[in-house]
Amino acid sequence: MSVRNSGKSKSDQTRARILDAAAHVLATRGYAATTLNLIAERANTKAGSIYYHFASKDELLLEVLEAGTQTAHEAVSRALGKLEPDPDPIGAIQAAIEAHLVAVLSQGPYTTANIRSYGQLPEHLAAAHREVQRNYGTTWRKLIAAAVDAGALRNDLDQRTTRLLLLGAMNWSIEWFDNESTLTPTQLAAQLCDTVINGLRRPTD
Amino acid sequence: MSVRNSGKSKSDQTRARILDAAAHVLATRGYAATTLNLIAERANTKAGSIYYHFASKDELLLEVLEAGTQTAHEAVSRALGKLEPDPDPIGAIQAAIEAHLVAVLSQGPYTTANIRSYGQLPEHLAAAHREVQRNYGTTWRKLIAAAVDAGALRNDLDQRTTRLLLLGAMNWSIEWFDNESTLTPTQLAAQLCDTVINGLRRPTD
DNA sequence: GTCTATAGCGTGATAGAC
DNA sequence: GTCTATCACGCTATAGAC
Repeated sequence: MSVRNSGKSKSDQTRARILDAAAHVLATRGYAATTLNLIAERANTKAGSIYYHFASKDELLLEVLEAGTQTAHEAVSRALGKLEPDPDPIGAIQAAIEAHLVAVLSQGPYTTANIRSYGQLPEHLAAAHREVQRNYGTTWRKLIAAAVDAGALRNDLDQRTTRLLLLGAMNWSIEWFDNESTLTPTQLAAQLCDTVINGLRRPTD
Repeated sequence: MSVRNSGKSKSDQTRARILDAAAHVLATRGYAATTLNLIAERANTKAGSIYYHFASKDELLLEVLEAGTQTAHEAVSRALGKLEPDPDPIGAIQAAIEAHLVAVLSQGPYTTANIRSYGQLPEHLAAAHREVQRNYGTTWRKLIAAAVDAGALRNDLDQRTTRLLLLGAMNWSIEWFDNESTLTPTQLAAQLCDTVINGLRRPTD
């Protein structure tokens, strides 16, 4: 292999195909019903061949889960990095919501696999995945705390509850959002921000 | 069996035990990994015996799913029925949110099975379950439309999106709500209502 | 009503051919 | 690198004893 080969050996390509296939099967069938035969069929290979690239089924699925969380985390970090220094804390939350929703709704099955199998992972896999998840959660924890501390958001509500309700509203969108429809992830983000920041109540005139 | 025996024959009791066990397994393992052996073990019977009470695995699981949706639907209808005639439309939404959250968080595994397997059902089961689900969705559609029409809620937001974001925030709570903690479902409902109606933004003084 | 036994097939993982 | 063959085991569903 030449030095400049964009790092895509034949092995790397097969590995990537197996990961993509595993993400799809995990998202549509759930952890316990994801089989190596189904993954292999989708990746155009055989179940036995997967063991050349991954030590076990769990190691393969853990890599899928980490990739899903990392995808969302990096998208949010990138969006926040593009803001001016010392940004408006509400604007930062809006940017994070849009980045998370775009990642979840249009970055393929990795994020869906994460969300759908969240509550169904066996303890050893959940434990292995927890650190990556907690890191991402901390990003949101800081965003909300910063906005409250700056006086932009109310300080009379439990911040953990706020964060988890917000993530719930976003994550559940994988179950109803239609990529073919006229509503884009960006528009959905705009309505969610508007709702959660300003509220649904009609202003008294 | 005497006429007055509270309708609980031995057969009915076994049937109920099997349904409870199936709801638990479906919630923790997902549709495709739910096996009759696991259900039978939990219900203190044998896999073969399940076929005396249910025609097939799918028929059993469909009954679990319908029961879950009906539980939430009836809880919300009951809560709305207790309100005065011609109720405040925002108060009606608050009552529905509390009833839905209490049902989802403390009525056992039936609602959890619904939420967790929502996106992983094979098409024939999803289709069979769709009418019950749509009926429940209509309850929420009407609640939101009534509040907008009465001028209590803003009319510049897409109502379908509002409804689905709200249901998402509620449904995802099964993944993080801790029944042992000091936060009760009622308190969670109060914060969700406050957030979604009034918004998180700090009022300008 | 509940059981056991059985049918045919699919499972994760490994060994070894090529 | 990828394949086929194989292991012991678990799956849904049915048949028939009790």
